[in-house]
Amino acid sequence: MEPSGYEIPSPGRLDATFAALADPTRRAILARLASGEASVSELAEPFAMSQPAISKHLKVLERAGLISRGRDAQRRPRRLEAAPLAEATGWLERYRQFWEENYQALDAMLEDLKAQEARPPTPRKRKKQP
Amino acid sequence: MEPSGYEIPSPGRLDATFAALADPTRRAILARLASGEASVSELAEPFAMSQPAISKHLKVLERAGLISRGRDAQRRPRRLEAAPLAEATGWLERYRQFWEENYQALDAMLEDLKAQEARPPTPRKRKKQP
DNA sequence: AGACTATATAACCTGAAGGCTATGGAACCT
DNA sequence: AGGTTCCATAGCCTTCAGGTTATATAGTCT
Repeated sequence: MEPSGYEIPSPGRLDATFAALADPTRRAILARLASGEASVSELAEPFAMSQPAISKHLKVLERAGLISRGRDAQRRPRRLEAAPLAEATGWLERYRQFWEENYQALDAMLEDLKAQEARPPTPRKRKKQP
Repeated sequence: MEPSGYEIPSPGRLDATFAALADPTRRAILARLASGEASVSELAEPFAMSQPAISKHLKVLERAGLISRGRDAQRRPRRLEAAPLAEATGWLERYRQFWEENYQALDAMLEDLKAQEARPPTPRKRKKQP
């Protein structure tokens, strides 16, 4: 069996995935790869950075499982492997409800504000919990 | 206006967010905070780590905008601020198509993730003795 | 005032991240 | 064979991340 690329998610892989995504160069590389395979030099071209630096970034992405290496003559084209992105998304999904609630709360707050603009001001007091 | 700590999303904030999420201790802290406010000592309790280490982690999370600090007597309870998580999710959304086509195993994967991240992280590497 | 609790800060250490230059090695083209 | 292109690796340097212990600060309770 070939690189269908599925690996059992380990806690360490989430670490590696998020760490890989923490660098803007690497995120840009992934964005580029989202529109298709690309060779190392193609990937390096947009950046004001040496080729070995790009190779290092690619190694980070590869060790996180986010990309894989093909071969085409001297080229070693990289391809996007999205499984770790799925895991990261999965982790974040647990919070989606949370911030969606928050935005609902924000909406409600704005509603209240709007409503109160038309009304006599209510003096506020900050209170403590018993 | 001071509350809610909302900041305009900048590229640098994505850096900070993903970097913050790259540490299992910090992810566990966020998971804990998802079920409500908690004091520093409460947050520190599950980990085999000194209190200052936790404070450092909290500072990282705070600078990424992922948590905010309240006050209750001597306590400085932390609260989850999910806006950066929304931004991170937003970034990842662009890749959803890449993995959604492929897998029905996704559900199982997410199940596993949920189970694994529910526990406190495995203790960090202990290299050498002084 | 003085003790106790909760958290923050300082100083330090180790290792790794991310950049560089220089070099190596494979595959292609005359 | 010899030159060229594409990429990887090695060695070096500097900065930062994540931990430690020790100490400082702030609020609470006698």
